[in-house]
Amino acid sequence: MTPGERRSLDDVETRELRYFVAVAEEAHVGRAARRLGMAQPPLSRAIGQLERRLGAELFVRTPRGVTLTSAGETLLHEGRAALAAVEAAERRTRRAVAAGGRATVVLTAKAGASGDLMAKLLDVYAAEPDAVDVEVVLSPPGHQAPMLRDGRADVAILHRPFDDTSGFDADELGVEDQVLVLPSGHPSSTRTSMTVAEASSIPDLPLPRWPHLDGTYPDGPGPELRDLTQVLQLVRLGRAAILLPEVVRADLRDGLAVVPLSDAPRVTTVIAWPSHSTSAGVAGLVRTAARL
Amino acid sequence: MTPGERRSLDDVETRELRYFVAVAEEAHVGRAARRLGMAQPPLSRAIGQLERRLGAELFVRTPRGVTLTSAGETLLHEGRAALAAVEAAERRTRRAVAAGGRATVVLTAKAGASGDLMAKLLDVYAAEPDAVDVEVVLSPPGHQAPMLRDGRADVAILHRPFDDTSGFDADELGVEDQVLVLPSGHPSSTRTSMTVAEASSIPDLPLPRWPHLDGTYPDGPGPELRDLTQVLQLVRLGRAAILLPEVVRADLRDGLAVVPLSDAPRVTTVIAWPSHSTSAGVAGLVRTAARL
DNA sequence: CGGGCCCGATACCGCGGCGGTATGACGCCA
DNA sequence: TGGCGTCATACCGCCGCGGTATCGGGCCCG
Repeated sequence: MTPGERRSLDDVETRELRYFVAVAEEAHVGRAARRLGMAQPPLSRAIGQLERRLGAELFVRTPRGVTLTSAGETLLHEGRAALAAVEAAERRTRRAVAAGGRATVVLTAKAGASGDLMAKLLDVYAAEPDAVDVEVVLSPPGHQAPMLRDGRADVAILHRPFDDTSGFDADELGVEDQVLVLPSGHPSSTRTSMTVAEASSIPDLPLPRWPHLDGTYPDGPGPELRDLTQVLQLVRLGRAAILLPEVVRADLRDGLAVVPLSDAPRVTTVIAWPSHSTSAGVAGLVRTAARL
Repeated sequence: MTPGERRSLDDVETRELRYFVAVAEEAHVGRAARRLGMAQPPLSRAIGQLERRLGAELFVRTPRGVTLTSAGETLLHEGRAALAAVEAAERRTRRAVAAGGRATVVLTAKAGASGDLMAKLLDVYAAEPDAVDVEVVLSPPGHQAPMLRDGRADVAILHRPFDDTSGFDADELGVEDQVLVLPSGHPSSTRTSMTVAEASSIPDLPLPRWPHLDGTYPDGPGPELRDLTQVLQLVRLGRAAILLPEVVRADLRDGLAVVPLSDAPRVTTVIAWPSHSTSAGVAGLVRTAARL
């Protein structure tokens, strides 16, 4: 092969995918370029090359920016998954060496949830003969699945139906009903049962809003909150009510009452891991969890 | 940003992953370089750069070639998955445009299996009001899951426990027992039941060997075969016996007999798709399949 | 209806990194 | 100890990336 000769050009590089995703998300080449820390023309050119290489129009150019074609929608969806997989490879390799040859596993869970379960799991697992180090990462609701996908974590405690476990293997750890938590003095607090519709429409007790994955909040009444302790404090102050799995009963202090809900979906706690995982640590944790 | 300034260097490019995987698979830099169609030194350098970037020793250099470290094992595993995801993005985008904006879906199944089921599925689905074009790709046993992973197919008919469905979403389509197919004149052909152990040890009727995914054959007695018709012909000739799901009864012609097996694992036919799929065609096919 | 504005696309340039060849360092074996 | 086979290093040439300057073309507004 002479120096001038190059490889066949139809393999997509991750750089190109990152550029494409940025442009797709911004719907604007200039803004995407700023976000990427580069000038606009090379980005335009890179997108053009990608389009020629794939033989696809990915964007329609409009006077206000760009919008995705249907092929572009496909590439955005698949490309994000591919980038997450590349990042996962990178991160898990870095972690493998950081552990200095000794195996390690990163477990992630919703902050403030399943506390007892986690404590017990970690205790029992640590007593196993072949246990490896477990790093626990607590993060906001909904962040566990992405972390599993991009390699920041190896195994997660998730809660169906709130978390999406598709694409992972998962074992069920338990199922529980949800209850409404409200201030103990409130007139509704003496009821023995309630529907979700009723719970949502208690006039002076709005259900708080939780942030979406991107950090924005859904529209509607009720306070905006990020944290379980915050919520419970607000409930105690008589400013809100909230639906929670019934384990919280154990953590409740004075000033809070609980009403069972007749029609709320049951919550399943699961332990989930990437289905291609080969980590002995993950396998051990899962085995331990199944015995709890 | 001045011209000389470059992006942060810690994102791994797919080219580097391909190089790494080639070296890991060959366990030899020179051979890998030949396979990649390039010279050995730049490949050595690329691997060195990747190692420095990840802060990991990926290979130990030996006088006979290279072998993977444990960090290298991790990267090989994760990197293959990442490369498959990138290829999937590329292929599905190309297919999206090849269809000229009209949606299409690629269905793959084992050649020669589930014929009736597939025919019925395609017929019923084609009658749906919002049906899209379905391209059927028949391929050797075990190739369906990789095709789903790297984007050559969008949905597959698989058979548990033979196929690994982990990482996919799947709906069960049916469960059936396995039977032993043997020449009709054979002494054992009059038995009403048999165990797998008995079936494997009929002296003059060895069970044929099927190729592994890489095309090699397991060790042992019995003929090497790739194709169901081949097998059945061989059975009819009195040279082999074979375990098959009992639907094959329908396809059997003269000269073949069937004995139920008491302890063979039941075979579950499933329809499977990548869990992040958003294709309307896949959804429609799955919905149709569930109603069969 | 023409001028300014805001898009993305094109033209052109400089340099860094990739891939090339030649050669070195080093363990193994005869 | 010389030869072989391995990977690493040294050095070079060119392509492609990213840079700046500019163009083409809708859109809005006076």
